[in-house]
Amino acid sequence: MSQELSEQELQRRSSLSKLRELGIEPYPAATFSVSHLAESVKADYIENNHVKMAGRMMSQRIMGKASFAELQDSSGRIQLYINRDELCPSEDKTLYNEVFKKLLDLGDFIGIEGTVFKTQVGEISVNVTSLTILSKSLKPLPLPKVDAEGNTHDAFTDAELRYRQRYVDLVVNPGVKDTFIKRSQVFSVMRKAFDRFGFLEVETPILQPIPGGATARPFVTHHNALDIPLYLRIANELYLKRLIVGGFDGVFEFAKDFRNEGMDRTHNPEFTVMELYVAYKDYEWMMNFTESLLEEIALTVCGTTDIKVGDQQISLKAPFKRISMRDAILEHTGFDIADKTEDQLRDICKQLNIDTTPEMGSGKLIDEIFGEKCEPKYINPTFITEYPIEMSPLCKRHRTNPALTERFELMINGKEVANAYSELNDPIDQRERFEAQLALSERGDDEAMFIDQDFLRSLEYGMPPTSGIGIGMDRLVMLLTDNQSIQEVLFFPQMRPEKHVTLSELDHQILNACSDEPAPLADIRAKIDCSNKQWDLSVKLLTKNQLLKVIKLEEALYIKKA
RNA sequence: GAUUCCGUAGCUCAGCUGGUAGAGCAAUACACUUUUAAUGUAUGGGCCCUGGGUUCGAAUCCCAGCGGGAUCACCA
Repeated sequence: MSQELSEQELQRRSSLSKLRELGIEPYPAATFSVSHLAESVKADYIENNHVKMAGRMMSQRIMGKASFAELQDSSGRIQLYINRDELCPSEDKTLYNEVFKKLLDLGDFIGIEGTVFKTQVGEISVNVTSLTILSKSLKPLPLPKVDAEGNTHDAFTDAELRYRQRYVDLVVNPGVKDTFIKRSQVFSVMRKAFDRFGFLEVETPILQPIPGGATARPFVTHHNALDIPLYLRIANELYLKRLIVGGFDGVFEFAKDFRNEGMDRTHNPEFTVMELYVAYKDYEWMMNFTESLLEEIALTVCGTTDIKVGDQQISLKAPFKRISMRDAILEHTGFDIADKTEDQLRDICKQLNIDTTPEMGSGKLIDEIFGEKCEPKYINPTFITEYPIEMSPLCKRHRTNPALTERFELMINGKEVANAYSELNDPIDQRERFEAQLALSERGDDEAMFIDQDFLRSLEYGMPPTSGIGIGMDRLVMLLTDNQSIQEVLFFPQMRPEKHVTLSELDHQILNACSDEPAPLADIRAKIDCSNKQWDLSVKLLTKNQLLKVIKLEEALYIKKA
């Protein structure tokens, strides 16, 4: 595969071969032992300390016989001072004059050795006595510059390019790295917390014969050997509960789930959920557990429970507010949804200007009212409790009111961050709930649940009272890193594939040999040195992409540019 | 899926009611031994997203397509 190279890329390739001519390997194999990172050198300043560092050269200021450059490693940047006569004490000044000044480009990986000092302006720098090229960069990085007031110029901001080439984004935009470091910290705080409680981290199938545990459109694939359809999981809930049946007291999984639905600022086709199930607990316990967990996460990751999200100031200090769904709707709409029939609820929706469809059951209608009128209002963390039974098919009936369930969702910044139940462990009730879902789906609700017979069988053997929770990790990270878009917290968000025709060297040769006037195909073929197979492949590709046209005139074939 | 905005140099962007392409940074060359958005002088660099149309003439106007952003709908 070859493509047109820009002038800058050609120059870098020529520097590459000049380095080799000087006997310098631009991609050396040997270990380069690093003694210090940029941040640590700056944080613990020791005059004249000898250091060995490695990273990308991100800027270069050449001033004759001395120069400054910036080295960027995984921790940050540090300034290098390169003095010709200190780098090259002997008569041979090639390393400075040729290699450093001419053949090094911004973005190249270099290793240096030198001593730490402060410049006249007070910047901690390394006086370089030894310079090694570790890897040459052949494409120029987009290089933002920061001025004295801290304004960034020419920042690499194009969202498409940033997501498609995250590796460049990470090199060039320091905030991006921080987001992902925090993401990793969130996971690690949670793991440590669960570990303290003795919960077991488990893995359950991603390929499932029945996509259960949630309501969503799944991705389907096919298993050849078994000749059956398999679904990428939309949730792992039913498998984790089987493990509780099996006798584990606490199990959790950081799970990638997959849903074949729309993509936008808050939805990616694959996303990460942490699900936790704890035996002998109820949803009240889970609320207490959740608020202290979130508080701990905020303190560790952000250093405070007061976080800024967009224009909002949010406090993640426990305890969080708790309100039942009925009271929430009463508070924000004035309507009491208790003991209302489906028709009465439909009427309330009408009065509130909420669109409804005939397929919606009462659970869905209440969900609409809440989602429309209440959900966006809960900026500070709030547990919404006591969901109607119709919208919670896996959740235990409320201990005092059988029309409700022992469920809560945690709302932060007007969005759902967690969803938890006292899990339904009555196998007969569970079967009935699945059947009710089936009835809904026959009514036209295409996201009602499938019935997982094996899961029901497991419940029939007996599952202890259990509380479970699912936390949307991507959205949690969005909150904690103040990002508005899920794409900003995923290294490689889903994108439409890049579509481009890449022409090989041979394709170009053939294309160049042809003109706008039809020429005998055999003549062109004779000019090109390649196998018949290669020729055939190239010409097919070129005609398919409408770059060439093959014409049949009387018995002979002619070829021309399209 | 709907609406809307955007696509010009490696990057960030100008380019008016159509007249053959501009800046800053980056690059190249030269000068310069503590600079820091280093500086000074000079130079090179463009399928103006793709394909049609209107026109003597299109980066510019029209249509279609591709890619992306935002909003809405569905969903977490």
